[in-house]
Amino acid sequence: MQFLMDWTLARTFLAVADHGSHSAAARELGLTQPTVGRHIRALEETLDVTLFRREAKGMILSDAGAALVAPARAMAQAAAEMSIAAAGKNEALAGTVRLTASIFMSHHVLPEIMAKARATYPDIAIDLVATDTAENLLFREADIAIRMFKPTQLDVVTRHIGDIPLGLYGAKTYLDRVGRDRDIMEMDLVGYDRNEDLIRGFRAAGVDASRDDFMTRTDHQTAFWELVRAGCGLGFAQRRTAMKDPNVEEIAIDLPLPHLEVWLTANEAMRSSPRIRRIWDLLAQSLSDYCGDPGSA
Amino acid sequence: MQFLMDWTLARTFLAVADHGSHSAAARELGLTQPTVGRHIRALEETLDVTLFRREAKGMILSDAGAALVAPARAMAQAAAEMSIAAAGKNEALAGTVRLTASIFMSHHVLPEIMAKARATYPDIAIDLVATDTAENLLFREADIAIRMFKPTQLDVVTRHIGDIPLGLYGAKTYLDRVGRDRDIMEMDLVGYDRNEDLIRGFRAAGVDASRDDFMTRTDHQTAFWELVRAGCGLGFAQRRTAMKDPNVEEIAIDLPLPHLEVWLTANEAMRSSPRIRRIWDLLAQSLSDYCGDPGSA
DNA sequence: GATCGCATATTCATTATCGCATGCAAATTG
DNA sequence: CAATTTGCATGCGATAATGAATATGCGATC
Repeated sequence: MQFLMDWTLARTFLAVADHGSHSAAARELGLTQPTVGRHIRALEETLDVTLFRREAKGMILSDAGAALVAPARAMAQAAAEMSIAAAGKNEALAGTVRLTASIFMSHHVLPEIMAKARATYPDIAIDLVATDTAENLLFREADIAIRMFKPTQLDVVTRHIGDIPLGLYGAKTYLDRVGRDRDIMEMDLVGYDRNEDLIRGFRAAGVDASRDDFMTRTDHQTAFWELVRAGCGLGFAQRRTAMKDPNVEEIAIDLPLPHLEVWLTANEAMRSSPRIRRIWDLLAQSLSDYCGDPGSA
Repeated sequence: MQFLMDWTLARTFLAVADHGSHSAAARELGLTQPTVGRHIRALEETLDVTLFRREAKGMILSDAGAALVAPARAMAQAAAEMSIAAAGKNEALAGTVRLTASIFMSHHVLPEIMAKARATYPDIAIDLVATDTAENLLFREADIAIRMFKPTQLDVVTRHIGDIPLGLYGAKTYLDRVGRDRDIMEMDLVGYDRNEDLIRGFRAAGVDASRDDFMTRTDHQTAFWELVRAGCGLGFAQRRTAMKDPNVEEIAIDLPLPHLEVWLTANEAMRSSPRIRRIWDLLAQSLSDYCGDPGSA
């Protein structure tokens, strides 16, 4: 009487259902395509149901398979809760803290803070996940996330650390070339590609702008800054970071520039973990310091 | 960054938490004790938490481990729902139906019905789980359960098939020995050991009885009947079964004897499985026939 | 106080599983 | 229409997990 299935099979089943093919699921799970295929076949034999229709484009769920997605996802949710509960109950000060932040923050702000953390708590390792796509704290893709917007997920504790002041900057080489006394809209601007934050910001300030006003565009934040430094045009940046760069000058404008909100978030269960709590406190302090008005250059 | 745990480890963790020792969990899961021990150690290393305190009597949960029981149980629940959904979606008429019933029913009533089922549906195999401890349909320990009481679990469909009339019987050899015209309370009675149904039944009928009034006792229903047949004393039995036994005679008494309720139950999801539905219908018909008043011997 | 019972840890041979390489089919692309 | 890409199935060698047997530790019992 072995109707009990291997729970690992459920995990790969969910991955295949979500990603649409054995290969994609294998990449996700860190397995190989033959293994995933064997798992699915084993599950189909155990449950005695056909889970997928094999089509050229990949695997698509059968009716029977579709009915199993919901409970499989519930298993995944419960498994994630187990991990989170375990991490929260882990009283050891040694261990790893997973941190996620935007690419720009990871590049320009966090290294210094992480160095301080390493010096203060030598036994705590820190994983930094630099990504501009929001990771899900509910599934413990990270222990602490630094966000530039108010987090919306439930079950997370959040704290508004402060606001980062922005400024408009241009490379000295660029300003030397085009002159410093021209109207801003006549100068080249570095903008975003798909991200429309900048355009919205201009319009909110009463300036009509469109994507075509930006001659150089990228969505990658650190590359954006390097474009400005290299003299592709003017660009907005965090004042604190820009101030430290001798290659750029701040352009005074009378428009009220928006701020960048800084939020710290973690899963509820994390509050009880001393190690994560300490990194949280250190981040809160350091980022708060960073957020303060840096004054004028 | 592999904080994802092997879901199988959660399964053995739950089994150990529930059963209190590696060995017991191994028996439950169909594994061996060393494997269970390795699983627990692997889980502890993956989550970096101490789950159990090793004591001489077995493993007892640590605080951290206790916090993981709830999500692990949620995983088990979801896994069970997967199995149930799969079984419900299984359109094949061939396959296995798991049936659970009391030991007495399994011994005296069901063989005949199962023979009919086998003849009617040769492609449907039937697993009969004979137990007097109620199995949990929510976890698909069975597809269909025959119960002698109104089921209380949620998410199950139930149907009251009928009532089985009881009678008081004694072996002819016994009655020959002690005579047939004596008061019942002066004769030997076969009773239950821990089960108090009989005593409650007597008291409800206004007859004061205690455990000591039964000189021969067992909780095992088929053994109970064999004791009556062997002449250990009088005992209550289902009339339909007792009538077919030439070794016993019914004892007429003026007490109103209680009936034995017969309920058929299955999981909600099972209704859509043709194979389980057919066995259900066959059981409902056959048991209903069995419940009817058999008349007098 | 020695022994028995029950439970976990350990060792080693065996088995099952996994990953790599390959083959093959279908759809897309030039 | 051929070439390329994408994805599943299969065979085989390597590896990791499993099971049987055994040793060991801790209470309870007589």
